[in-house]
Amino acid sequence: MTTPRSIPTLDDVARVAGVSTATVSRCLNEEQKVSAKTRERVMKVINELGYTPNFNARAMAAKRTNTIGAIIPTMENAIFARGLQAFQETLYASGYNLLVSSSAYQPQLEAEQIRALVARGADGLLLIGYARGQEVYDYLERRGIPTMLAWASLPDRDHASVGFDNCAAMRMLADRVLSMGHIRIAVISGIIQGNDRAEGRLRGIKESVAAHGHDPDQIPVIETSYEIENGAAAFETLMQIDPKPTVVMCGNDVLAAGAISKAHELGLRIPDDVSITGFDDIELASILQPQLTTVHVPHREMGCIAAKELIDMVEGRSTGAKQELAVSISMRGSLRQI
Amino acid sequence: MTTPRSIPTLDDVARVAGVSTATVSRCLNEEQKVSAKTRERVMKVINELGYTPNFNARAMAAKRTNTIGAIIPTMENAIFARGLQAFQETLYASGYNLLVSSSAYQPQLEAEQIRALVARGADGLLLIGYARGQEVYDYLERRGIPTMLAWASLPDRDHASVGFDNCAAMRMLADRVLSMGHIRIAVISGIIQGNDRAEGRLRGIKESVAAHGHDPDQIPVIETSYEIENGAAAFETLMQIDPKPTVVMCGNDVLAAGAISKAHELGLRIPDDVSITGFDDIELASILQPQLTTVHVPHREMGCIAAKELIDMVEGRSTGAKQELAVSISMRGSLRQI
DNA sequence: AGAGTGAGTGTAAGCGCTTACACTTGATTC
DNA sequence: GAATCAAGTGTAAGCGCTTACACTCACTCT
Repeated sequence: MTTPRSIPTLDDVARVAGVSTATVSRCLNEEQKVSAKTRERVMKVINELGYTPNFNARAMAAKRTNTIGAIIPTMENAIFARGLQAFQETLYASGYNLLVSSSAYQPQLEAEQIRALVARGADGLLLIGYARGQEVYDYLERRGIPTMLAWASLPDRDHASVGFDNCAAMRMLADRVLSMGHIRIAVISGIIQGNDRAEGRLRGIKESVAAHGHDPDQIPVIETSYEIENGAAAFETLMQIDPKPTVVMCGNDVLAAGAISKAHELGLRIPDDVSITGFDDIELASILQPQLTTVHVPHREMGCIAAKELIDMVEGRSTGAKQELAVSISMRGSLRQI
Repeated sequence: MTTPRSIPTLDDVARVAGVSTATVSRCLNEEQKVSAKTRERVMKVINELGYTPNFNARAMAAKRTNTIGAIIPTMENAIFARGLQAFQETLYASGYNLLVSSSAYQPQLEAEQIRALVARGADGLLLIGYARGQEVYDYLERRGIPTMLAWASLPDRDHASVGFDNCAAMRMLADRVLSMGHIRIAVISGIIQGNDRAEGRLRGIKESVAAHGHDPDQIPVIETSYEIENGAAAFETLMQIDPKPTVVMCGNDVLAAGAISKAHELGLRIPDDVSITGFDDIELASILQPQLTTVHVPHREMGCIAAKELIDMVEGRSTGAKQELAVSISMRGSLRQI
C-alpha cells in the first residue's frame, strides 16, 4: 500500500485506463475532444493514481507554459505589493500563473532574471519602468517574448506599457506645496541611476520650482535608496541646514515614513515645524502620525490593466498598447499652509 | 543580421563549435571534465549565439532543478518579507533559486500550490507553520520532496522545522503586561482556523491570564484576518466595552498598527488611555507613534537556518532537524505601567 | 614492447509530455 | 448501397537537454 512506488506518469494513467497517452492528454487539455465515457474513466484513474502532470515535460512539448514572469525591484516593502497582487489575481482568472523575482534595483540582476524567466518558458513578462539597456529590449524582441512595462510612462519610446507620468505627478504636488507658501523646499530622492521613476519625480519638483521663479539648483537634494532608515538619516541631515527647510518632499512614502519617524525623535512637530510629503499612497501613508500627504497612485488598477494587456499580447490579440493613468493628490495632515 | 533566426539550442552550439552535445553540456555543468581549450571554444560560441539553456529541458533530463519552492500566506504585508529575503539570499549563495507563491491563508489554495510547485520540479519546499491536512504531508512524503516548516514549532510532531514557540512567546508578553498592573485585557487575534501561529498566540495569553488567577474565558477576543483596517475595526469595537480594556494585545504588528491608527482617530491617547501590544517586530513597529511594544522575532535568522537546513536535506546531508529559536520582548512606548 | 591508465570526447537513450496525422467507426446523404 | 463525413481514438515523432557507456589516444609502468 505505502510502497514507495514511483511517481505516476501519463503512461501509467494510459495503461491503467486502457487508452492511449494521447487520449489522457486530451482529457486534461481539450476535454471536448474526448467522449464523456472515456473521460470519466480516465479521470477516475488519474485520481486513484494521484497523477499530476509534469510541468516541465508539458512546457517542452507544448511550447507554452501559461506562466507570466514579473520582475519587481523589491519585495521588502509594500510599494509594489498591491499592484502585483491585482496583477496576479487578474492573471489567475485567465488561467495564467505568475512567477516573481526581485532585482534589488540592480539592472545587472534584472537582466539575469529576465533570462532565467525566459529560460523557464515564461509566455510573457512584466517589468517595472523603462530604464534599462537597449540590449535587454533587443533580447526580448529576438526571443519574441511579449513584454509589458508597468509603473512606466514612456515619453518617446513606443512600447507596451501602463503607468503614469512621474514627473507631472510630482510637479503637481510641488505646485501645491509652493502655492501653500513654502519656499524652502528640500528633497529626499530615491537613487536616480537606473530608476526612471525616481528621476522623473525629482525633475517634477525642479520644474515646478523653476516655473515659480526660483532656482531649482539651490534645492538641497539627498539621494538614497528606498529604505526607512535612509529616509530618517537623510531627514536628520536636511534639518541641519540653516535656515531649516519648511517642507521635505520625499521620493516615496517609505522615505517619508523614515523622515516622520526621525522628526518625532528630534522633537520636531509635523507639520508645525516642518511639512513632509510622500509618493505612492501605500497603506502606511494613512497610518503615520500625522497622516501623510502624498501622491495617490492607482496601483490595483495598474496591475489589472497590465495583466489584461499582457494576456492579449501573449494570445496574439494585441501588439501592445500604451496606457497612461491619472494620479491624484491625497491631502493629509503632514503638509500645512505657511 | 537581424533575421528572426530561431532560438539557439544546445545542438546549434555543438554544431558550430564542432563538438558533441555532451561536451557542450559538460562545459555548462561540469567544466572540470572538459579540456581548457575545448571549453574556451565552446564558451565563445555560446556567447556569439546568445545561447541560454532551456530550463525545462534541463529539468527533465537532469531530474533536478536547483529550485526551492516557498509558499507563504501573504505578500501583502511585510510579515514574511524579511525572513523570506534572508531565505532567498542564503539559497542563492548555494546556487539555488527560489519560487514563491502566496496562499492567501487558504489551506485549499496552499495544497494546490504545493502540487504546482512539485509539478514544476521544486527540489525542496518551504512551508509556513504546521497546521495542514495530513494528506499534504503524505503527498510530500510519497513524492520524496524534502520539506521544511518555518515559523513553526512542533510540540509533538517530528518534522524538519525552524521556528519559535508562539504560545510561550505570547505568554511571556502577557506575563509582562499583567505584571505592569493590567487586568482588563482585550485581544485582537488573527483567524485561528488553519493558523497554528495565531492559535498559539491566543493560547499564550489565556494561559498567562489563568496563571495569574483570572478567568481566561472572560477576555474579549476578536478574531479577524491580518489587515490594518481589520485591526482598526476590531479596536473600535473593543473600545465600546464598559469598562474599557486597559490594554489591547494584538496577534501581530499589522493588527496593532490598525488599532493605534484607530485610537488616534477616536482621540484616545496611547498608552495613557489604553496600551497596545503587537507581535513580530516588523519595521512598522518602530515607525508607529507611539512605538509599538511587541515580541521580537528573529526573522532573518529563521530564514537563513531554514535555507541551510533545506539545502542539506535536498543534498542528502540531513534528514531534517528541528530547531527552536528564542524570541524577546521589544519594550516601547505603546505599553505602560498602570 | 605490451599492458594498463586516465583524461577527454562522442553516441545515443531517454526524461514525460503534446499533437500532427492516420485510422476506425457508425451515422448521414444521395 | 456506395459515398461522404464527423467524432473518437491511436501511433509516433519530437521538444532540448543530461548522462551512462563506449571509445580514442597519449602516457606511464613493468
